[in-house]
Parts: sequence; structure tokens; C-alpha cells
Amino acid sequence: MAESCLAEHLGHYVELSATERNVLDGLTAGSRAVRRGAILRPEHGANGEIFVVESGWLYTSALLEDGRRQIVRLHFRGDLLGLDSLAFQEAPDSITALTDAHICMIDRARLGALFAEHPRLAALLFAVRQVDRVNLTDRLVSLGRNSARGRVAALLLQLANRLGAAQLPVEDGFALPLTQEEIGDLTGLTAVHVNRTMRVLSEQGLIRRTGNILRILQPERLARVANYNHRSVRIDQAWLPTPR
Amino acid sequence: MAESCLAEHLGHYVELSATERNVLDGLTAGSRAVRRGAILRPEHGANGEIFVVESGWLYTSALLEDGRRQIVRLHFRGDLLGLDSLAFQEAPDSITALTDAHICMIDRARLGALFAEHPRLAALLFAVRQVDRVNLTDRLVSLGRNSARGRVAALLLQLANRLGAAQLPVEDGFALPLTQEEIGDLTGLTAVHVNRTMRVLSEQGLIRRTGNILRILQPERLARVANYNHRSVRIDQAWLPTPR
DNA sequence: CGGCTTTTTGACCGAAATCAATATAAGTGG
DNA sequence: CCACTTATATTGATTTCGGTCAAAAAGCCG
Repeated sequence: MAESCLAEHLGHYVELSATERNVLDGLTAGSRAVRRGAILRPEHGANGEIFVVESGWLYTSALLEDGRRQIVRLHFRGDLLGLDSLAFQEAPDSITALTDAHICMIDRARLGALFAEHPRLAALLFAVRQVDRVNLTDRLVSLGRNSARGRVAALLLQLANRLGAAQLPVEDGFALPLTQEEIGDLTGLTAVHVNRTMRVLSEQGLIRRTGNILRILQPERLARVANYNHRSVRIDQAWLPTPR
Repeated sequence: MAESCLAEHLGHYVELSATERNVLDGLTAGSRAVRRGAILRPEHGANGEIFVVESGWLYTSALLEDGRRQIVRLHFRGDLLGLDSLAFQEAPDSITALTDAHICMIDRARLGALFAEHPRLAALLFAVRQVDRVNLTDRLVSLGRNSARGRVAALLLQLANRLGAAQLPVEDGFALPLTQEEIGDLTGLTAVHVNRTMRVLSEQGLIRRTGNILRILQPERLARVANYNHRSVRIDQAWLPTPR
């Protein structure tokens, strides 16, 4: 890996100097490969590891007494995970690998050093975290007020958008490594109803499914169904301290 | 105000030096009184102000095309609001005063200076933000997987918990300045159904409502209905840089 | 091929929404 | 302080969306 996924990630939002990239690379200590289905951190277990997703898809989820599950968030390359361990000793939710994946561990002492020695990067990290928060609130609104169609539509759009922002051109469809069960756990629906809902979306020509390739045919209509707001990130750099 | 609400707030989690308290006090520039119902920041409007709640209740909400609304989060004394303006120029949601309130404005240049000059405080702020995030994910799980009873129960418990952590002893009940409409917008339900649901909770002896005073009679049973997990915050101080 | 998961479809049920009306509380101006 | 208006709470009747249960079809993989 020539460049840490963290530097690449932050680099999407602002211009980073070579020094800054080096510092960010230095934050990560060792990389780990994890297998599809591996639980990186169990709910209620000890909370400790902080890491960045290098490749693959992960998800954060909570389990209910009766075995039902809610997936809180999907994570892709560049996403920073496990920060809640800074405030909670017991993990509030579990982190699982959805596909085979690679992660880069972050040493928390070095994170402290980053704050001490590279305030601009620390402040940047702080600002970029807001994007995650807003994504969460958007999902919360979708779960609270959207119909099943709306929830699934919102999920697909958010997904396409995040993938599109990060890497692949999503125009001609993208691979969706999610079972309908998992889509249900993301949207708060049952797998059965996800199936029906997606069939309807297909029949109405809003999306097309071919194998596990999903293509959004009518983004505007889908966005209307989803009550989806496109949000463009623009990190305010005026307030950031000068680089060291 | 002898001490800024921010210093008080962070002081709940860790020991702060007198110097640090002073620095935090210096972050805020001027206080504002806002009337019940006042919109401090409209959705899609310009995003700019960062502030701390000094007194009163506020909420963040999103509006849908058809006029329905989802309340994303309630805010009390010490809560830091508007940070999403660091990453978004357009406000992702609106902020409204639920009761008459006072807020302290935060100067964003000084926030930058805080990162440059007081890395420990910056890191602390970063860590404490995780609490807000976990609260959000808990709400998301509740909206995704709880029944109406569960959602209302979870709301009441979260509320009692946050109020209890901050200030008042909640044992003998607490004032709930929320209409059933608003509770519905928090839980993703209709006002009518909130009414029925709360009546049932009362009849079952889990809660008691007297005027707008709400008392939780059986916390354990209510917690079971709500799939509620109590989480205790414990900021890890080991990684924090040394104070300046 | 044979056992597994995942997807799809049908029949039925139930929780919450919707529609509608009344009751109660809370403001507001005279 | 009272009459009047408006917001909020409560209850009932009905509808609808999504869940549950069950089974078959289609993939997937050793």
C-alpha cells in the first residue's frame, strides 16, 4: 500500500501536503485481513481497536433480545471505525465484515500525538467526522418517516452516492453484496417485504437488478420516493489552524 | 454566567484545570436568548453558527415534502450544535427552540485556535462527540426495530437518562415539555398513536403522567420494552496529549 | 449430485395510520 | 376576569402497510 487509506480519504475533501500525508500514513500500525462474516468487535464486548477500512465492506449492527438485528451503518474504504472506544469501554454495537476485507489498525497514542503535533489534521478529522454524523441523521429520518419503498430507495441512493464519491462510476450499476435479509436489517424491514418492495421498484422501472448488480435507472424519481436530499460536502478550511 | 456551559459539560466527563476552564470560557462569544418556537437555523439555509445550549430545550429536525417531520435529536444544556457547518455549507436540518432558551455562540476561529493551542481540549472534544454519535445510533436502532411502545419507552428512558446525567434527580418525575405531536415526530409515529401508546404504558403502570410531569414507575420493565441498553461513558484519558 | 442459503410468491394477520369527532387546556384580546 | 380562539389530548371506526407463516423456486458451493 503506497498510501494509507486515511490520507486518501481526507485527501478527497482537502488538499494535503506531502508531510501531512506522511503523518497520516504513520498513524496506522499494521494491516489485517478479515474474512467475510468475521466479527471484528462484538456488542457489549471490550471496546478498544480503532481502525480504517482499507478494502471491503463492513457493517455496524445491534442485536435485540429476540434475535432481530438493526444494521446501523455500512463502512467502506477510508471509513474510520471504533472511535466510540474513546468514550465507551463497552462496545455499543458490533462490527462485522460483510465481505472479505482489509483494515489498518490505528494506534491511539499516535492519534493523541496527531492532536498535539498536527492540529490542522486533527481539526480536519474533526470536521470530516461531521459527514458521518449527517449520514446517520439522514438514515434516521428515513427510518422514522419513509415507507418501505422510501427506505429501500434511500438506501440505494445513499449507497450509490457513497460509492460514487469514493471510487467507481456507478452509472452502469454497481455490485451489491447485500442479501435481502441484510437490506431488511438496514432498513428496518423483513426480508420478505424487501423482496416485494424491490420487485415493485423494478417493475416501475426505477431500478434494474441483474444478479447482484444493481442499476439505478431513474435517479430523480427514486430520489422523490426516498425523500432524498443530495448533500455536497465542502470542508470549511478557513478556521483550520496553519499546518505545522 | 460564572462558567461557560461548555466547561461544565466537558467537566462532567474529565477533570479540567482552571486554565482549561478559562480557555473553554473564552471560546464562546456572546450569549443569545431565543423564544420558544424560534428557528435558529432553517433546513437548506446557510449553515454557519456554532453554539452551545446554555438553557432550555432545542431540537434538530428534518421536513419532508408532504409536511411530515422527523425530529432527529433533542438538545439540552451543554450540547454543542451546528458543527455540521464545518463540512456542509447548506444546513442539513433545522434547529428550533422547543422552549425559551439561551445559547452561547462559538467563534469558529477560536475553535481553530483551540486545536492549535490546546490539543488536550481538542482531543477531549473529539472524544466526547462520540457520545452524541452513540446516542444517535441508539435512536436509529429504536426507529428501525422497536414497536410503537418500544419507541416511546426508549425515548422516555433516553430522556430521563440524559436529564439525570446532566442535572435534576429524575426519580420523582420530570417536566416533559413535549406535545404528543412532537413525541410522534421523535419516534416516527402519529400523534394519535402516541396518545394510545402512552395510555397503555400508563395503564400497565410503567409510567405515570400528571400534567406534563412524567414519572417512570418501573424502569426495568420499561427498559425491556424499549430494548434499552444503559451505557456508561468513560472517556479514555490515556491517549490524550498533555495539557499545555 | 445433494445440502445449503437466498429469493420469490401466496394467504392471512396485526400494528399503526387515517379519518373524524369531541373534550380539554392554553392563550389572547377586550 | 371573562369570552373567544386556538392548540393539544383523547377516543372511536376503518383502512392499509408491512409482518408472519409457509412453501416453492433458484442459486451456490463443496
